Amino acid sequence: MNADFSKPYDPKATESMIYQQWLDSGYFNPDNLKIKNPKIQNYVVYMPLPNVTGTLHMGHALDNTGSDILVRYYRMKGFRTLWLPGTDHAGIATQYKVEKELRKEGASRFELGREKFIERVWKWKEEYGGIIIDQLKKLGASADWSRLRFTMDPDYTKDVLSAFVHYYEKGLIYRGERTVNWCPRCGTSLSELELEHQEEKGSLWYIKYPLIDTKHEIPNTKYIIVATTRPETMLGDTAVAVNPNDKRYAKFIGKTIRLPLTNREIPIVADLKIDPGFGTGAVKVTPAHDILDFEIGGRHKLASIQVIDERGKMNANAGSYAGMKTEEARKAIVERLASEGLLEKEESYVHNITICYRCGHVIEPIPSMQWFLQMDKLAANALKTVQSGKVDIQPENFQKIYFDWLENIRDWTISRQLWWGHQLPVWFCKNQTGSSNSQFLISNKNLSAEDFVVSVEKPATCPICKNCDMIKSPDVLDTWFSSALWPFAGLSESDRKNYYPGNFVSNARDILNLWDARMIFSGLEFMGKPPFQNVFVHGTILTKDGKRMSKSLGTGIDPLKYIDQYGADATRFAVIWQANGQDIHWDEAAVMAGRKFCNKIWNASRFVLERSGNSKFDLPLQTETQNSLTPQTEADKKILAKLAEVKKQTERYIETFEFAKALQNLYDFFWHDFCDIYLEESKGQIADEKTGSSTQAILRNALVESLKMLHPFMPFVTEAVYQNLDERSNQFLMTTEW
RNA sequence: GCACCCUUAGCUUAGUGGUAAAGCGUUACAUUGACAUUGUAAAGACCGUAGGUUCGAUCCCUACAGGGUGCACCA
Repeated sequence: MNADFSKPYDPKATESMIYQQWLDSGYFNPDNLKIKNPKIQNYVVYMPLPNVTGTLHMGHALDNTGSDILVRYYRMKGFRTLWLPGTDHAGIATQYKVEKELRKEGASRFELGREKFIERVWKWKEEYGGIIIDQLKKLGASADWSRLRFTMDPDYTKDVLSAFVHYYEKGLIYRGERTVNWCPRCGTSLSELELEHQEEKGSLWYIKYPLIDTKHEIPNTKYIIVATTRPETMLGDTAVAVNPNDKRYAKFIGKTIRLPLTNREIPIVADLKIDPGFGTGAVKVTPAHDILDFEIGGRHKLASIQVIDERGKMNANAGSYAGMKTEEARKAIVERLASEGLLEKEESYVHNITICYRCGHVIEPIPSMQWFLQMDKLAANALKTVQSGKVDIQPENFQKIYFDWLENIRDWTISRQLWWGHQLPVWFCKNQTGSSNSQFLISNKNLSAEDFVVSVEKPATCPICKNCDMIKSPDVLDTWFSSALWPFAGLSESDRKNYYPGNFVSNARDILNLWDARMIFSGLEFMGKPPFQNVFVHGTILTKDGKRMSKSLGTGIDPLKYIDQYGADATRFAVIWQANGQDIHWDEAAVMAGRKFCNKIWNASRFVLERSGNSKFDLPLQTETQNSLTPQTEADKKILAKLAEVKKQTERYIETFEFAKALQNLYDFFWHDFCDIYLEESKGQIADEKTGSSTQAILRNALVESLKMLHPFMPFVTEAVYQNLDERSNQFLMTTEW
């Protein structure tokens, strides 16, 4: 491109043109890099998969600028550098989005039916799923788009299903009925990492549970009082539990209670999980509607009575309350208890309610047939890999969060009752099960492994009855099950040989366990090696006053606004300038500083070009030329020494992911040491015959070296300048040797 | 509740066992300069509060307060 240096730097006119040149060059693809060193080393970065529903936000800008800095640096260093991009089908998020669209049209997915609905989601994906990729390109991301993958591409899907089969055949996947976290709005189970908590003012009701004491062993006690925030679930109570060490209740253990409203008789059991200090120290146990209670129920062989259905309404077991919403039932039950004199008191109480991370609806634990991945062994491997340092998580304090999760891991609920996603490779026999209704099949507790087969492809003939048309499980896999496979499922067979394992992944802390941990154990399980050496957890970008950026709250800031207005380089500058490891209180002033810096680079380059008599650059600068630079003056010596020092510092900072420090250091050097001091000094030196030509050489050298070092951070302006330094050159700064 | 992190100039943040830097903002002066986005200089911080360790602490320790995050959820 031909630049007009007489005007200020104009990112708008420059960026799209430069980006197109990069794309045309093919150098984002490492297979096209001219690699001289026979002992080539890889540098592979995995892009945190953006959801197809997503549009670029500040978090992406931070992730991807950091990754791009590394990728551009290592590419210039001569590594075979691959940045692997992809998009995630994001099961629940995408389904929710399309459902919302349908609701606006007055329709629902149930009216459409599964097949039509999925078609609709694909259409939606084709239309909007590429938006975020285009936005990443605007940011300057030098990912290898020729390798772009979607988690529901045919090949990827095959790997996902094969992984399921692998785990199943290894005995790590099992089907069972458990009380799981259930979102009544989305109509699906969720894993514990997909939950959020919200503080809510509620009540704690103290309810009298009448004691059955026919033998009159415990005089003066007619009731045990339990405290609960959810009286409506008492209809499903199957025990009252106390702590075995709680002296107040020792004599009650093993006795029986008559459950109010139902007159069902339930036992009093002892369990160490009960906190004697909370409420009255006696707890109602509802295995069907509380996960902890489900575990207590398991230990004491208690029945599980479901009283709330998957839509969050009271079911037939709730007797006269059947059909009511839980809140209605709660109110009615409290009134009834009060009228019967069984309500001891009501206290106001602030507690946390659990909500769905996608739609925000209150989570209802309910018993349900699900598929689980046994986690203990997988978690132990993932733990060991980080403990032994094979994978390094930075900043270090996040290792603790990683360890905590893996050390206290529960089995992973991997099935979801959604329509958008990878359907489980599980095939039910119609004849054996006696049904062709798939909904019936998933909820049927009586099915055993005799009733289905697990296989990637549909068996041509049913291996169970030999003549039925098998039914595929309607469940889909947790989105994170497929994204966990990204470091290898994102690569073709041959790429796996060349590019696995990779090196680096960078993301926000909220997906450390959701994604990073799962990539680590998946990589170990399927490839025998961890997928990368470095996990870098960057800070979260908050508003200036420290609030979470959120679209729904209207507190989000769109990085594209900055890219359009001030350019991608200024935006990247601002993001990295502020990214020191802590959370960032976003200050727009940094974007202005970035824009000014672009212009400074632009103008300093113009100066050097003009004072060098234009087109005197012989790019790329030869090493011999650089070595023969002979300082004549104190200023010469100083700038050359400083340049060498800054280069070393920059390398160190980039290699340790201290991008903010690297950038600030470079900024300081370029603006102050180079422009304010040396450039001013050079004016006199050039005029002097004795120092003229050496000064010009030093200017050229310092400029080119600066452009190289700045390129990973601000790729557009540096590339634009570089290409204008030598008219004869068709070199890319992007692939110039560091 | 447990654990971890943060609290430094008007704002956003660096940083160090020997009283502190940057960007933006403010003030003065200079400059048509490679720079409509410049330079030089100045003002501006008893480095959250209270103790302790130390010859000496903003930096280490303890407690507290405020903000945040992770985990557990207590029913």
